[in-house]
Amino acid sequence: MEFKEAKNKFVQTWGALGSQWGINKTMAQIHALLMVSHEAVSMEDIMEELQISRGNASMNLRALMDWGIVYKEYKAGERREFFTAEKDLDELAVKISRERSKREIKPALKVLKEVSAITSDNTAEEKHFVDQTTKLYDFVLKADNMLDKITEYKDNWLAKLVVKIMK
Amino acid sequence: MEFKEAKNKFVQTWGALGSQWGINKTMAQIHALLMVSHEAVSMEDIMEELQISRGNASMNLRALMDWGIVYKEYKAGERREFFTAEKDLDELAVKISRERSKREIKPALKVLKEVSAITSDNTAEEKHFVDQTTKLYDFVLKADNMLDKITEYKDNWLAKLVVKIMK
DNA sequence: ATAAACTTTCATTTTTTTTTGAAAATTTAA
DNA sequence: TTAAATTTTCAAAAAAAAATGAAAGTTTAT
Repeated sequence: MEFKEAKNKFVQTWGALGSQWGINKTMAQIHALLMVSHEAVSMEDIMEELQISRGNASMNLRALMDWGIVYKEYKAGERREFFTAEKDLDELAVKISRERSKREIKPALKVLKEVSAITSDNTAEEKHFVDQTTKLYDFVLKADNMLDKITEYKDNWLAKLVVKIMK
Repeated sequence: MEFKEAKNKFVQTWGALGSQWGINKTMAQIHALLMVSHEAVSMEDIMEELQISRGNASMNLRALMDWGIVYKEYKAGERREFFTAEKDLDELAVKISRERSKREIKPALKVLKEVSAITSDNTAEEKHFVDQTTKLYDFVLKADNMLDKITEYKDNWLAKLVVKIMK
């Protein structure tokens, strides 16, 4: 396999993986492209490589920057903007975890807390509901706290965690 | 908040959370519904509660069973089938991890291995590509192995892990 | 200030995903 | 068997999500 083919395969695969995890395909593809680019890439070049429109590129770059995993870069004497991806994988994982926690898990926790707090009339049905949603709340809270902890480790948390887990 | 309202809110929220993680909304809703039901539910009742068609219910129940997190149940003297969800949350997490690993992570790993194995002509560009995809392969492999380990713990892995992490 | 270079926005179109529902298949009871 | 009850399948329709592209907005150089 030659370089161009490999690069393309990587970008396509990363895009598909993104879709399966609720991230829009183009967004994941742009991210993939930037991750394997040794230098910052212009919007024009992204459009060209991925065959997408200006609007699409602009919107998804914005989203990636909102996630904190893509940065704008200015080159001296160049008017247009260039983009780079966070290339440190620990840092990338930390940022993705933090965002997903903030955007998705925390709001879900809030709802779980609310619904598990109903004053049940003690029918078997209602008791089971309260019991199950309470357990779910505790579980998700623990998982989310774990993410927070991992986030604090920051450098090389994954390797450290693996060592711990493997004993 | 009363029971019916709480139940509905939970089902809607679980559905929305599913979508954000690449799981079809109805599938997540059916799962939510079964999780908080104290006894097995018929397809008819699922259709009724979620206001969905027979085909939709049938297909998503099948998908949930393929994931191994919903079971069919037969009641004596009853012709139709009833469904229950895996209610143990550790078991649920383990099954979801295993499936996502098998369906999504393992194939992605295979591609990462392939593309990182190109014989580079040692341009800076190609060197960076090989370097980055190799790092990504190692990272994803480690993360995936961690999931495997967690899976082995099976009972109460999350609590144990939290204890470890918190030191 | 003007205008060229470039980016963002958003109504419209396109694509993708999900849902429907009716026909086919299956299962069970008589 | 036959037929009633139930489930599955899948082509077509609907809904949701993503992409386009041109106009509006910004920025920078002169």
